Amino acid sequence: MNTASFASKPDDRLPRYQQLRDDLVSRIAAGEWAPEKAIATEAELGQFYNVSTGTVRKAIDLLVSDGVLTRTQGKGTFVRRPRFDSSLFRFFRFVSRDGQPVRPTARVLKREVVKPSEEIRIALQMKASEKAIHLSRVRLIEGRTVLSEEIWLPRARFDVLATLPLDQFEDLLYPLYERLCKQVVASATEILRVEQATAETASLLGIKTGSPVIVVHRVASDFAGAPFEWRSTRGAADTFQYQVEIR
Amino acid sequence: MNTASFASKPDDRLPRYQQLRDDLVSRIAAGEWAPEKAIATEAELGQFYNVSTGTVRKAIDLLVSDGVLTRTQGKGTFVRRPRFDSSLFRFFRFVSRDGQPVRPTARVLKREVVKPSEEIRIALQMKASEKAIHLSRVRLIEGRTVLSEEIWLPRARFDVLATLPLDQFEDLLYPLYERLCKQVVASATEILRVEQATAETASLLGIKTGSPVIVVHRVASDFAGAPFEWRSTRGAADTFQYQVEIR
DNA sequence: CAGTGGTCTAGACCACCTG
DNA sequence: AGGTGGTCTAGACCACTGG
Repeated sequence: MNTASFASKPDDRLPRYQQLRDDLVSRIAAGEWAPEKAIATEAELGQFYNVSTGTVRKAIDLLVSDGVLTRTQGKGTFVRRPRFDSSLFRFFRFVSRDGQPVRPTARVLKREVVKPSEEIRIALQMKASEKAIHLSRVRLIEGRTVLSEEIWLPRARFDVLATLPLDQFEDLLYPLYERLCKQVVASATEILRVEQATAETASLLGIKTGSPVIVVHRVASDFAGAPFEWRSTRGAADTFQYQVEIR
Repeated sequence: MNTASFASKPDDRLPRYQQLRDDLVSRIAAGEWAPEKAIATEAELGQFYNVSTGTVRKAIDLLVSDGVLTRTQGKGTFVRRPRFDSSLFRFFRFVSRDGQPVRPTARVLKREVVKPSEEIRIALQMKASEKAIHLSRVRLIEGRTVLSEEIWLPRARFDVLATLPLDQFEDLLYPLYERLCKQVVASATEILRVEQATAETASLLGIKTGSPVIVVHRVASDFAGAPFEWRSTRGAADTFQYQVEIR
């Protein structure tokens, strides 16, 4: 394989399809192919890297199973944009009065630019001096608050959001991040825990103090694996359900 | 591909590697290769089914990613036995007084042979007349009850357990199922919810009535996908944590 | 050493999509 | 019709395991 084709020198001890996979990831992270755009065809990649199409397919297979790419027969191979809209439905089941699933609307209650706690600073790999944007918002269904969210963003990447009028924040933040700040969420890690509602959370969510609350901590990262959003979401435990398959 | 090689007639509209995959699953389900025993080599399978080794590899790839098989270079391809021992650690973090992770011991409190509820009967695909074995047991760490479990088994498959002395039940039931009843767990589905402790659960777990409790409902199935164990596990929510990666 | 799975090639033909 | 990914072949050689 022609080493000169690679963005950075690959580790020759790895199989070619792994080296190829890594190079494709770095090209995607560099923005060479935008989300939902087709990447080079398998034949082109095989020629470019001087490997057979079978090897190209194996590299792409890995990225498809990682959720980075999707293939469509006859059309091409595409950079996948994760569908985080529905990510809450992974944990919470929200239905309107008539039983239809609904996506909650959002309202930002507070925004401040402050030094983050040490926990959040480390999770976001921020320098000690760097400030963060802190958003507090609620999510509502038919006027009723169902979720309470705390969001932390490194100021350096999200400067625009430090001054954006609060009423211009949308229900979904990730499209906003992409449009205004050129930040695309590629993956996330979530941790679930159960708490008993504090007086403050209870009054926000309209539940009794001490009743169970699900807390989802999420760290979202870009295609290069660098974390850039820290978020905690709290909701009443009775709207919660999660399903896992084990093998 | 030689159709006569197949246990049941495969669907010719499917790719060969899919047909092959399905036939391997049915041979595993039929017990042709025991758990932790090597299956036929790739070359043998290619000859037997009259396909190339690349196609055999693709079929095996699918089963490996399904968790049914594992491959070891130089040794062979093996039927995988899921490690359910640690399945509780997926949700609950148990540590002993000195901070080491521990596996709780178990004690069966009650056993009865009764007609199951409609919910459980349907989940286990049992006939209306069939009876079930119901076990109530607790799991303990250093003498303290940390989990409370209700287990339902179809009597037909688990007759031996209807009369086994209660003190001969072991901490882990799945090895017992396999040894005494020839039932091997191949996969399971688990659903998590949060409840507030009833007085009974609270006294079992040594927590306050109304404090949050995690409930894990599990349906375990054999290699053929037939469910044969229904189980619910309750534990205090403060021992709970779960982590997910999203892409 | 022989036997296993792991990597890789250089094609072929098929199924699907778009213009 | 031309281009894409999907399936499949019939090998080759390598890396690892065990006797």
